[in-house]
Amino acid sequence: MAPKAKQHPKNYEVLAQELRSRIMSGEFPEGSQLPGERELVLQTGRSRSSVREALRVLESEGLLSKKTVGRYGGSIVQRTPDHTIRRQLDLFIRGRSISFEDLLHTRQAIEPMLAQLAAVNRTDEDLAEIRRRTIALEMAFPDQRHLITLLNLDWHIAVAAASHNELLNALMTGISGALKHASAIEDYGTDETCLGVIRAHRKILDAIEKGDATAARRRMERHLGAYEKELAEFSPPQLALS
Amino acid sequence: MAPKAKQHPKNYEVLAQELRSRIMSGEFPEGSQLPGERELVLQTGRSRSSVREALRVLESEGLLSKKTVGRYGGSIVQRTPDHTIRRQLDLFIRGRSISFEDLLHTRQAIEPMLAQLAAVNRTDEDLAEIRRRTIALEMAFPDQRHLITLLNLDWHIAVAAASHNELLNALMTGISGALKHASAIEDYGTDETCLGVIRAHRKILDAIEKGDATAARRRMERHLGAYEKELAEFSPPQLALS
DNA sequence: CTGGAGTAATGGTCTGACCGTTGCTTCGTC
DNA sequence: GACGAAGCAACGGTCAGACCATTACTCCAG
Repeated sequence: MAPKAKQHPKNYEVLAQELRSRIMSGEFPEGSQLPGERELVLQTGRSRSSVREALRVLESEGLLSKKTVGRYGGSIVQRTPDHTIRRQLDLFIRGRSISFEDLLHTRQAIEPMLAQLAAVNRTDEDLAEIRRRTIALEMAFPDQRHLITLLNLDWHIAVAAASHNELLNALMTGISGALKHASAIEDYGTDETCLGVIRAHRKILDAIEKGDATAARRRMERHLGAYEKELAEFSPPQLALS
Repeated sequence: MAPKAKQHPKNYEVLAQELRSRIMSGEFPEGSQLPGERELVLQTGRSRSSVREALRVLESEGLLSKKTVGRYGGSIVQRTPDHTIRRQLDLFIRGRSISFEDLLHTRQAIEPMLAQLAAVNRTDEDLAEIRRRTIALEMAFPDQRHLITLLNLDWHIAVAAASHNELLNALMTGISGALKHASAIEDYGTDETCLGVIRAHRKILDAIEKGDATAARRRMERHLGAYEKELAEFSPPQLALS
């Protein structure tokens, strides 16, 4: 006798996978509109609840967005937007209670590459943006210490954007949320620390401006290395991430 | 008069956010069980459809999994599992048609760090696993060329696991799916290329075994650099990702 | 030709029902 | 008292049908 391998595949999962395939296959290219929910009910023979739950899954995966309700509204196929991967990374980091050390190592892995790529791929607008962030941080220095953490992060995100590597950029912005939480704990060290950060940013900016990829990379490595050393001196190992 | 800022927040989104907060706040710790759907209906005043759609979103985000159906079944809070972030990354890479070059740069960013961490954090089991993968690749060499791409990737994934950095490891395994697709296109170069890969793997393994983080990192950098050079010589720039 | 009313189809929501599954409960038997 | 089998209640999954506000097209009056 068969071992009862029924395993009841759930309707909404089957539907979700089917729609995913149809989208990936190109049947519904980016920007096109999916059939309405009632139409999908007719096509698939499932109930509207199941169809809706399947669509909800695809929406939360970032493959779909819901257009305006009302006549001719519907589900639009889209490229996975940045904020989807960003939220997933945030949930992952917070849910798994990733240690600050692991987070820092991840930064040390990707940010030097981002700086290197930024030196090569940056546009003039990118450069102007990084310069704005650099100045904003410098202006905040002695008087608005509480802003420094955020402005610092903004600067790093601007560099990531200038790399024009969508994947690395998404990863960087993804972990920046967790970084923000984690950094909020420590108030930004001494004046010396701040000045060191400002000087490092200025030097990296110079390298990116000149298109010197090697220097940009090396200086970013050093910048993050210094940051790590600072932390090692001042803070105890355990840093809860909210 | 108010500018009609109605903006109809959707019920299931509100519910999803509410449940997300309650989970994150620790009201429902990992492994605990959420109230049943009918109970949530009573608590929130929304309909069961809305509750179910909210739960579906949270499930697709990896925060929940559905226990067995039947009495005392329900939604279990869990840590975001690896496969969730992996699928999101895969959707992102394929949906955005990330170029092979960008993918390679991402590898070059994170893999040297993975090797470095592996040299420090590896357990004996990790080392044994990497060694197994190394040998498997070497055995496949002249006769089973078609397997080499996959075995090669397995080796890299084993190194990532040995790093014991959950985040970087998840990112590596996440992009490995796309890497698999992309690598399937090119058949694995010449004998010379294969031998070069084998030699590089062996040397990185040695460094990890000895706990020499600097060497592991540098050799991984060189290994990937050589791979990039190979590609630049042989293949035209445009490499479609499925 | 233009503009405003009408209209039809959309996604969102709700209600109420039924199903198979599952694990506790209870009761009968030894 | 111990043990096993039948009963039962609650769960998630699914379905049908309804109503709503919203929306963009349609069409006719001016």
